Amino acid sequence: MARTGTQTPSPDKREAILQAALELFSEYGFNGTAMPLVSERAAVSAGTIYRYFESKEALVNAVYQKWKETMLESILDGFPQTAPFREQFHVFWQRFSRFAQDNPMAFQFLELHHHALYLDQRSRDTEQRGHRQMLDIFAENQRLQILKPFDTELLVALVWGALSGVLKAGNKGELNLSQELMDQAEACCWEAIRR
Amino acid sequence: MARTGTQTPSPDKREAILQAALELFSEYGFNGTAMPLVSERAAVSAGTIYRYFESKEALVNAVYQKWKETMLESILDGFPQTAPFREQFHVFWQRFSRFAQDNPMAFQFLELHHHALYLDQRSRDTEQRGHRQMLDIFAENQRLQILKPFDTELLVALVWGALSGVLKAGNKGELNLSQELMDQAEACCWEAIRR
Amino acid sequence: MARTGTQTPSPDKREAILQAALELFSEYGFNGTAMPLVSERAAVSAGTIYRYFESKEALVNAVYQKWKETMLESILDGFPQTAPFREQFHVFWQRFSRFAQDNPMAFQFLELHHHALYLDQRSRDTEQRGHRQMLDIFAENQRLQILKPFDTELLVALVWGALSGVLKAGNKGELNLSQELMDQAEACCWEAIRR
Amino acid sequence: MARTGTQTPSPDKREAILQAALELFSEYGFNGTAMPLVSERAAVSAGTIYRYFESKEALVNAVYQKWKETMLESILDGFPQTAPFREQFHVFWQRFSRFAQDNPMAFQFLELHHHALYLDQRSRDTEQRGHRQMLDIFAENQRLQILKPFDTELLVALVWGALSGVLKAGNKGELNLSQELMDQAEACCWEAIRR
DNA sequence: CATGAATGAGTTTTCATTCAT
DNA sequence: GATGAATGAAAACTCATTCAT
Repeated sequence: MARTGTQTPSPDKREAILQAALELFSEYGFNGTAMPLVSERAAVSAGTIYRYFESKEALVNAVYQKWKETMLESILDGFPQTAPFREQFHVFWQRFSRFAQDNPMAFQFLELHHHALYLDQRSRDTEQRGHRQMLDIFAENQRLQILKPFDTELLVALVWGALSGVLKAGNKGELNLSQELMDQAEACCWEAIRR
Repeated sequence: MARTGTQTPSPDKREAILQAALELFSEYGFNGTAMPLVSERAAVSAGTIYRYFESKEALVNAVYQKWKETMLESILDGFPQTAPFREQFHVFWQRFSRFAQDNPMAFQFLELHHHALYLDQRSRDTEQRGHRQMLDIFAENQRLQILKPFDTELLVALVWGALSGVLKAGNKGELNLSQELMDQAEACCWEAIRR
Repeated sequence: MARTGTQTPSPDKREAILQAALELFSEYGFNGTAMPLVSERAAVSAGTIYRYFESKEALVNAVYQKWKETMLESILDGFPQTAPFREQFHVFWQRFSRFAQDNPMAFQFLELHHHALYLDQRSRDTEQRGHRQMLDIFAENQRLQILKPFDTELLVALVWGALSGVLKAGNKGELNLSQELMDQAEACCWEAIRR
Repeated sequence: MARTGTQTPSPDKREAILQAALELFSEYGFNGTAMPLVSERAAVSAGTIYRYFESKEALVNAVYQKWKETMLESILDGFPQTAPFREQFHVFWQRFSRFAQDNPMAFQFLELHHHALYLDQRSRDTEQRGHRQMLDIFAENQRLQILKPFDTELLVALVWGALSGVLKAGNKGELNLSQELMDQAEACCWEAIRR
């Protein structure tokens, strides 16, 4: 029987704090968000946050790592490693889009904090890991003469930037991110990088 | 009689403040930058800032408008309105790249503050104006069947996102933004949108 | 049936708390010691302390009274009431020294908290009682023309101060409190007060 | 013309803060004193203290150094270096007593914070310097066979302890520190250490 | 006009104490 | 009785802004 309000540190409370922090940091930024606001939104007292996170910095890093890892997993879990690249590209595009649409605040939070000075080594490593995954796949398919023979970093930057741009436009309401539109966007991007 | 340091506000001081603010806001963000730091970097007293700008918000908006307008001008001044779109695209790509490379802090500042809550109506309008310019040109060339017949906003978002992505990667040092590389990037993006 | 950990408050726990409090208060002072630290050091929960002591103040007073009384007892129990004063002085000196060396933390705690504002009436009374004992013996021996005919409080203050000074220097490591050295110190002090 | 309320950091304000801190720290201790209390007593705002002192620790160290140095000076300035030791001892005793009676709060503050964990190296050095001065003079006069041939630290500890004890008793009101009484105390202490 | 010391409300963080389990 | 998570008032400290000089 699941129990609530027990004596052990409650995962629920930890989650509530992470969720409140995500919402506020993604909207107002790290320095623009006061801790009492976080505690109020999480429906806990100010002091309680510090039972779960050592400091405000520790909190923002926990949020970052949680969502960066969730994003990576939701893209990479069961990724068709051996499929033709065009199909891999489609899967990547679809999953990334889905993640950003299912978790618009997490997507905005990650975009906003990508290279913030208060991210710790672990957060930076998580970020690096995802980046490297993309680089490796792209490089392999350049060797196979499927992708243009330019600097791999360039192709990744183009795709990541284009996709982010589309998703941000969607979040802002400038664009209706229908399946059809995302398919069109994918087609455009594919043209950009394919040999 | 030449007059220096007289009763009237000095444009030099105003510029020094705007420059200091640009440097600090682009690195630490708006809420992460203390006003005394700005005044120190600008080599003026704390009080002096308030003779030129009503508040911290007014200052960040002044920085935003100054650089957004500078960017628009440096792209649009003498823009080849009647040239074929492929050439217009090339000019746009070149000028945008040049601006971002000549003013990396301004580019980073604009990216970081694009949709901040403390931007006022005037800042938003300036932002809108630039966006609309692009939309209009793209829409026109869709009619001419030169660009893909998708949502115009999509094409703009793709190009803007891709270009920003490449320039950010350059700023981060992941990419060496040589002329050759920027030409390759342009080629990729052209493929993405051309019919 | 042997009963451990039953319903009644455990003297062991009470002792553990008093000991932890002694250690921490003597090192960091009253206001410099957090209650959770005390509970951790005593290996009980934070709430448990409050079953044994009403408040932090009640705790520090309990520590004070316990050790002040222990000190008095260890000096006065079986004190040679009828012996010549020189011998009484020797016994006092020996026993005080022994107590301070056997219980360095208690000695430091008592010195540190002697006149703290948070000591209650009972603590002050205990303090007074010890002081009066010394005064009475000293006064009696002034009448007998064994001690100098100065203000009795002066003689007590001199001896108590000198002895404390020596013991503190020992605690700090500036002085090696050998039996020989303590004998020398005693000889000095005797010279100071004897007629 | 002496000017008040000028634009440069005011020595008056700095002094007011040091004085307020001295009063409160000597009565309630370091951890027992809240910064807003200090600012209120000094008649400045909470933030102003931090223009003059980096932190609460920096403040307590400034108070410590100021008064330790003042005490050393008031004892050592024009000290009769070449006079016979008995006279030197008299001068020391007189000046120390005078300092403690003229500055009872400073005396109590110094006694209370002698070996606090938050004292920095500079404070410890100042403390050491005074201690060493006494050791040197005492050692010299042991060589001259004027003082007892015991551990020099012992003699210093005895004298310092005895004198402190008397002065504390005076502060507490247990003893009326008349000139006559201080002379008697000095005579006692001299007996304690002279050969 | 320019200054920068001063302000005090607001920030992050701590901790004595409580109370549901 | 014992626990320790939770509380929230209060602590140390920061900073946008003002104003006497």
